[in-house]
Amino acid sequence: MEWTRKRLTRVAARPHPQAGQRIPRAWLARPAVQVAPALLGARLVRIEDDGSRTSGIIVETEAYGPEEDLGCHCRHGPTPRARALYAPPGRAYVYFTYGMHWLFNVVVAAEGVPAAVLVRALWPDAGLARIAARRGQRPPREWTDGPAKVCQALAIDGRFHGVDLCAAEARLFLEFAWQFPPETVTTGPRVGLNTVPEPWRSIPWRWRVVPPPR
DNA sequence: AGCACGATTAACT
DNA sequence: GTTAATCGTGCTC
Repeated sequence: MEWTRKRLTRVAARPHPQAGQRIPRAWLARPAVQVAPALLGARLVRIEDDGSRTSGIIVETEAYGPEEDLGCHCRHGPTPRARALYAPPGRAYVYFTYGMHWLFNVVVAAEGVPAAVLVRALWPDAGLARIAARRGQRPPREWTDGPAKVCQALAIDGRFHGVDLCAAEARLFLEFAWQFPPETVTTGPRVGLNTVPEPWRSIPWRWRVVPPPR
């Protein structure tokens, strides 16, 4: 996509040494605070029913977990919903919120350790006609600039909850693609944790790629 | 059984 | 800046 290509140039993104290779499970077997920033520049790929690809470059993430993180769904232990957070790394944690939106996470850290990375934004990469159709008549910059918008654009819903993103036959997976210079990555508090106690409400566990001012 | 609230978005004023 | 939409989740009674 032209818009994405320009943005990649503007932030001086460099091809990842393993660009095009699937992200292995072992790479995800680390704490969420390590995996979340490392996932910036990775490609999230959805294989459609007709075999075509819809994808985007991850440009915003948040870290959740482990147990002591009162901003994480694991705060009440392995409840029916949160049990997926305790799964082996590489599974999808997809949940429904506000009565209408799906949010997509990658389960990380060792099995039994509740942790995940929320994918909050992408730069559209492939399958643009499908993304445009799913996101309506909106400017491209608003296609995938929020966690529920990402799920709309790639048609990710509860059917993907718990699936193994590292399986060879996966219809949803991650691959290495780009690397962003550190000065283009900003951090800040996680979004939307309005009733979460400190320090969890303000801890800077959100990472975002921001083009420099001209 | 009832309740408060949510890792949000789009459409308002 | 404010607010409706809309229902699953987990807590309290």
